[in-house]
Formats: sequence, structure tokens, C-alpha cells
Amino acid sequence: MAKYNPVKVEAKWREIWEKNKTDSVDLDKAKKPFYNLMMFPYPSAEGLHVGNVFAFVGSDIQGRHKRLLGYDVFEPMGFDAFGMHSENFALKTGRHPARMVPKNIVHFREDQLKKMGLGLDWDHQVDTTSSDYYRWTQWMFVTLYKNGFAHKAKGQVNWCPGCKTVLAKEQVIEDKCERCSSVVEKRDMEQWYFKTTAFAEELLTKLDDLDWSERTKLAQRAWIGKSEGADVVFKLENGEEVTVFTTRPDTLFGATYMVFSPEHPLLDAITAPEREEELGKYRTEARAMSDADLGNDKREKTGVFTGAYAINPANGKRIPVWAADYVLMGYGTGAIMAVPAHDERDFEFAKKFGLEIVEVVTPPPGTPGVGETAYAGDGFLANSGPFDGLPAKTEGARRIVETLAAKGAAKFVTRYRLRDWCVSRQRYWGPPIPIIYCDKCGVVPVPEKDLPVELPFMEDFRPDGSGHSPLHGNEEFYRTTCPECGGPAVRETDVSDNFLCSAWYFYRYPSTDFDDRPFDPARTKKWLPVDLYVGGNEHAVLHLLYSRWLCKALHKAGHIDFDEPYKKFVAHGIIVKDGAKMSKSKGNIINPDDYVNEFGADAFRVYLMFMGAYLEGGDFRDGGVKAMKSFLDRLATAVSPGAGPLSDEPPTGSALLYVLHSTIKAVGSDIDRFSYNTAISRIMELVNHATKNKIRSREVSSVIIRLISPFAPHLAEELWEELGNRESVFKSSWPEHKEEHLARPEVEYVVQVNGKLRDRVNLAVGLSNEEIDEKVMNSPAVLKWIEGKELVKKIYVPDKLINLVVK
RNA sequence: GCGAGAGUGGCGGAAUUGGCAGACGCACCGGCCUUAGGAGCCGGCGGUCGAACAGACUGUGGGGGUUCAAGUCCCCCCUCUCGCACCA
Repeated sequence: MAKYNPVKVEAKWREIWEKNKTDSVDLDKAKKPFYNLMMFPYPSAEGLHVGNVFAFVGSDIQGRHKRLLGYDVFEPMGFDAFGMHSENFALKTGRHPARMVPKNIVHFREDQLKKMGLGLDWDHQVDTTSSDYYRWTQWMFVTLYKNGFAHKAKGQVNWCPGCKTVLAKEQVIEDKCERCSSVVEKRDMEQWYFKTTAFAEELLTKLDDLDWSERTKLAQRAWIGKSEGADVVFKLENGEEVTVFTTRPDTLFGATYMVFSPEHPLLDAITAPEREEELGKYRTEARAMSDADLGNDKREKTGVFTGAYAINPANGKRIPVWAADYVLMGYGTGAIMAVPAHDERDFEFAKKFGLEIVEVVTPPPGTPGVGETAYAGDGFLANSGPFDGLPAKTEGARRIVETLAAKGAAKFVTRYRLRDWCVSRQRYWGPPIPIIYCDKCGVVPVPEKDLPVELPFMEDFRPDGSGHSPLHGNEEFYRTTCPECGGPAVRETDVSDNFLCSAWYFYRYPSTDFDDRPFDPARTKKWLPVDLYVGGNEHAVLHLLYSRWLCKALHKAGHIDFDEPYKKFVAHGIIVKDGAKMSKSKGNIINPDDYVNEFGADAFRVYLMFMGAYLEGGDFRDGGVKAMKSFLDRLATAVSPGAGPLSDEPPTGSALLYVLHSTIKAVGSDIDRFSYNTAISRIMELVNHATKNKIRSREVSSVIIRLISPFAPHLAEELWEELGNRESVFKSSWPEHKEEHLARPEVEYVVQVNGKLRDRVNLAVGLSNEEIDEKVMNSPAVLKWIEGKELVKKIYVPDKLINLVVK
């Protein structure tokens, strides 16, 4: 077999694998379970994106490698088909998601995924829109509710006018809807929340022990946003009290004014009558502004004096209270003590409005004075009464807080930026929130026996922007009876965020054959937590954070005995096309089908993995897939008995054995560290070596086939069969390298003079310095550079290099 | 602004601990084979000087430093990508 026809060969193996269930695993009998998870896609009408293929292939290589290493690999796939992506597309094209999604799923699975050579176990797929699945999504909701992790609350929410629903904070990117890019508005609404903040500290500290991509952990840490400081109570002159949060309680004596967020509820009560008009205007303007505008720290500070005064609890001074939009309602208490001498924002504000600036931390000599800028560093306290001279951030902060704490006016606190997860969506295409409202019994979760709460088919599913889901207008759905008292009741009509569906799907895969429980305890014990999860880092603070949180909640509720869902998470890179991001408008979208049909899935897979570092991403160039097809042809020619007889004698010759065994070793470790591009290049070198030296050996062929098999499974299988094997190559074993062949009798020494390469000499390994000298010092190429010069020093790097330093 | 990562031939990219820069591939050039080639095989390929597959110099964003030796370590600067961003 020289040139092979990928279309025929791949179809043949697809059929055999499916028939023999090569990629299925016996979930109960498996001895060395390895749960290899990839992020299930949403089955869009556009079809599988090349980014999906890149992610899946990179994950599949791990799965196949592990299989060859003797693990029982479980590699399932499913469809994340609920949610606004599907629904928005349906709205745009005038098709109903309930009709469109099943077709998309079939297309994804039969025409695309199955042609990619992924070793997927299709006996355990999930579809989040099927009631067998979302029944348990609803069970999750009820379970969370019963354990105090779900509650309904009124508050400010992010409203997307495009999608006509509220969004979670995580789904607002730079002030825009993650799905439709509309600018998000603030609204006050009553919504369902999951208590993500309950595990803020655990979500943060547990990151330290996780074997995850560092950048993913970094993103989660930043999002959780822990900050330690103190709450301090300020009394207002009208008798009201207001608490502020500060990370710098040591600077309390320097607090010369207070600032309230324009949205602060206490403003109405404290504003002096003569200031009301101006303040009202300011608050209206601020309300109209988007979060992005408010969050822009380059914008000039604005603010209005309220006419009210507060008392600084540290020194009893009377300080003015201002309202300014640089204080955000969404963080801390919505009010701050302003210390212009030691905070840049306060400094800028104080300068603009002529407010007092008092330095209470002495900067080290040479630091610009307080007149010019704020000093945020550490130092010793000054102008701070009894605390003068104390080291500010440590002893000073402690003593000041303790002193005030005695009067109940301060305490150390830790705050997080993380907010509770807003999960209600005023949309149609999602799992209905399983809650019933009864006048007599109040909020009643739907009992487990009544699940699922089926999503009724509605021809018109358009969101109307009323603040209710379209389900609200469906009387048959909306009106129900109370499961507790049997009286008339109404259903919650919002559906839950699609991210709830995806927060738990990996518990379901091993248990899809149970219809009376979301996940079977024994199966779960055997297979979870997930051994390896490969996916995009864009989900760092969405899916990955939500699913970690849900895991902790389920753990706390006693449903599972672990509290982290993924042992290892690897964030793959992003593919660009010719150096630019792919986008529909640029017309540079890669359609995987085109390449698979022309060059085969194997060539496409190998190219995707070869074009760049998997963890960094890569630059897709059109010619690449073809080049990989010809590499696979060359490989086939080199190893196939069809292209010329193979010798049954074991390979000999130290050069060949060295190349063979060092390649085995390198490819294995490259796969382990996701360095697929170098792994492939090592296989290329081995193939080149075999071709060039006309090596035709059964054993060499067997090694090469197994090394390439995780990358090009169909071709490997075909060649493996040609070699006379009856069982799948994936039932064989990963080749083992022998250290003895890596030891070379002779190595090439680099001879440097003053660090410059001047000669190369082949020498036996393990020579003494004297023996090296003998061989090296008389070489004409070296003599030329050292003759007549004083030899100052000789540096020996064993079996590698000698550097002669001359003057 | 803060945090992280990156900057290497015409191009994609290698270089795990400081030790031969440019592996592997694309493109290109030369040769062989061919009725033909968007096929295959052999060879070349950072730059400058040079007749040269002789040799030398130079070269990993820019500048400085440490070292026998720097793409790799340290300091300053520039550019790009990503994350967070008036978070008190």
C-alpha cells in the first residue's frame, strides 16, 4: 500500500469499529478506568466548527494513547442543545428549535463527529434537550433548592435587550451579551439565584491543588476576587449609620470625606433639601450609563455633594458625604471612606473638588509627596493619634480595627467579587425551573416523582421582553395544582440557564442506562471525578467555575463523595486562519468537511495537531492538510508490506536502534505533555530515516504504526491489518523503548574556542578530560585558533562539549 | 492601570536543566523520472562577504548586564495577544 484512498479506508474502519464496538468500554468490569472528557458541543445548524475538531482530536489522542497503555478509557460525547445559541439561531431562520435541534444532532453525530476518527463510546451519549436528561437537570435544581443553595431574590440584574432575558454576570463580556453582543442594561427584577458565593473561599483555595492549566486557575482566581480588609461603621449626622469596606483600615485617620454610589438607597434619606435637585439629576445620568462607562477608570471623576456630613469614627472629625459614580453599588457596601492621600481615585476626586488631603502614612524618602500623587504603599503611621509610628499595613491596621471593634464600629472581613449565579432566563428553549407557587404553601419545589416538568411545544416561542418567559402565556402550562395541598397554583415560567445543563453532564454519561437516578452511586464511584478534561479556556469562569461549584454543592448535600469534578484540566489553544481570527464576516471560516472529504480525517487530524503547539493554538494554512496526506502516504510506503517485502529479522545496527527507541521515548513523553507537533515531527524523522536507509522491517513497521495510531487511527488500523494482525491496533500496546539502545558508544563533541564553534569531533562516551584533550587539542581546526595564545581555562561538558578559553 | 503569555528565516513553528539556533513541515531553487503533473525520488535553502558543498563575520523585537557559554538568567524599553478592570 503506497498511496491509500482515505475515503475508502476510513469508511471501512468506521464500519468495523462500530460493528465491533471497539471504542466502547464495559463500565462495570473495567479494571483501569480512565475518564477522558471533552467539552460537548452545541449542535449548531452551521455544523461542527474546526475549533471543536481541534479540541476533540487533541483530547482523543490522549484517550487513544491511554488505551494503548492499557487503560479502560471511557470517552463519551453528547450535545449541549438547550440555550440561547440554538434558540437565537432558530429565531433568525424562522425554524423551531424542537424541530431543528434533532436534525442538527443527527448531522453532527452521523456526518461529522463519526467521520473524525474519534474513539467515542456512542452507547452513552447525552442530549440536554431530551426529557430523560433535563428531568435530572431539574432534579439538580430541586436538590440545590432543598439544600439552601437556590433562592429567589430581587435585585439589580443584567438584562439583554437583544435576547430579552436576564444574564449571569459571567455572561456579560465588556458590558455586552456573550451571545448576541447587545449592550446589557441594568434592571431591578426578582430572579432565581444559585449561591455560588457560599463556596467562594473553597473555590479559591482548592485551585492550588488542582492539576489544571495555570491560565485557567488564574482566570478563576481573578474572578473570585478575594480581598481582605475591614468593615467600618460611620455615623451620619442625621443618626443613620453606614458601613464601608476598606482594604486599608490603617489609613482611617486620613479619611476626609465619604462617597456613596449614586444608586445607594440611603441617599434619599440623607440628602439636604437644597441639594436634592442637583443630586437627582446626577443620579439619573448615572443610571443611564452602562457598566462599561462606569467602569472606565480613565473617565474624569464626577460627583455631587449631598449636603450631609458623617463622623470619622477614628478621630471624630466631621467629614462631607458625596455621591459619585466612581463608587459602584455592586461591590462592597456601595459606600466608601475616601482617603485621598493614599488612594489614587480618591486623590483625583479630592483634587478636582478641593477636598482635604491628610497624609497618614509616611512614604519612604524619595517618594513623590502627597501634593502630587497618592501614596498607596506601606510605611509608618502619622497624624493618627495614638497609632503614630506603627507600621501601617500590619500592626497599624490591626490596632486601629481592634480599638474600633471594642466599640462595635469595625471588624476584619473578607470580601469576594464573585456574585451569586443568576439562573433564571425569560426564554423558551431551556429546562423549565421546577418550582410551583401556591398561595397557601408558598414556594414548592416539584416533587421528584413529578419530574420532568416537560417543556410544552409552543409554535410561537419568541421572547417578548415582558420580563416573563413565553411559557408565561401558556395557560395550560402555567396553571397547575399545588403538590402539597392540591389547591390551585402556578408554575415558575422561567427556564434555567443553559449552563446548569452543562454543569453536570459528565455525571450522566456513565449512568445513561439508569432511568431512575441522575447518576448511579457505584458507577460514579468508579469513574468520577473525571481523569482528564480538555477544552477551551473561554469557559474558565463560566462552565468550569459553575461545574466546580455544583460539585461542591452536591458534595455538601451528600450526593457524591468528592468535591472537585475534574482532576486534570488542560486548556487548548485557539486556531487562527492565516494569522487572523476566523469570522463569518471575513469569510475565512474553515469547514472541516471539505478537508475530510478531500484528504481524509487522518490527514486533517494530523495537520491540526502539527500546525502549532496544542496548548498555544496554531495558524491554519490551506496547503497543510495536503502536505500531511503526502506524509501519511510516505509513512504507508515505508511500513507497508504491500509496498515491498518486510524482513522478519529484528532490526539491528546501533544507529537504527537509537533512532527507533529515542523516537518511542520522545513521542510518548510529547503526547503526555500535549506537544503533538513535536511528536509528529519525531515520527516524520523516523519515517525519513527508514525511507532513506531503505529499512524494511516488520518490527520497525509495527512501532511506527502504533506511534502514529493516536493521530491517524484509520490509517494505522489499515496498516496494522496489512501487517497480519487480526485485532484492532488499539487493542495492542504502546511500544516500549529500551534504555540500552539510547546509550550510544560514540558521540559528537562540539569544540568551542572562546564560546565559538570551531570543530566537531566524534569521541567515545565517558572519556576523561585528559583523553578528550588528546583528541581535541591537536586538531588543525582547533590549533588554528589557539596557537600562540595563552590557554586560560578549559570547560568540559561530559559527552557534549568542550570550550577552550584563550587570551 | 493590574495580571499572564508571546515576539526566532519568505511562512507555520522546534530548541524539557544556560551548552551546536532554525528540528519537522510549507514555500522556493536545482536535478532525476515522466506524454503530462497540483504525483514521486535526490539535493539545496537565515543574512553578509566570497568562484567556492573553502572559510570568515553576523544573527532569536530594541538597549544594557551576568557567564567560559544566553533564544533561555537579570535590569530597562518597544510591540502584540489574552484575562481582569474606578473592586475601595
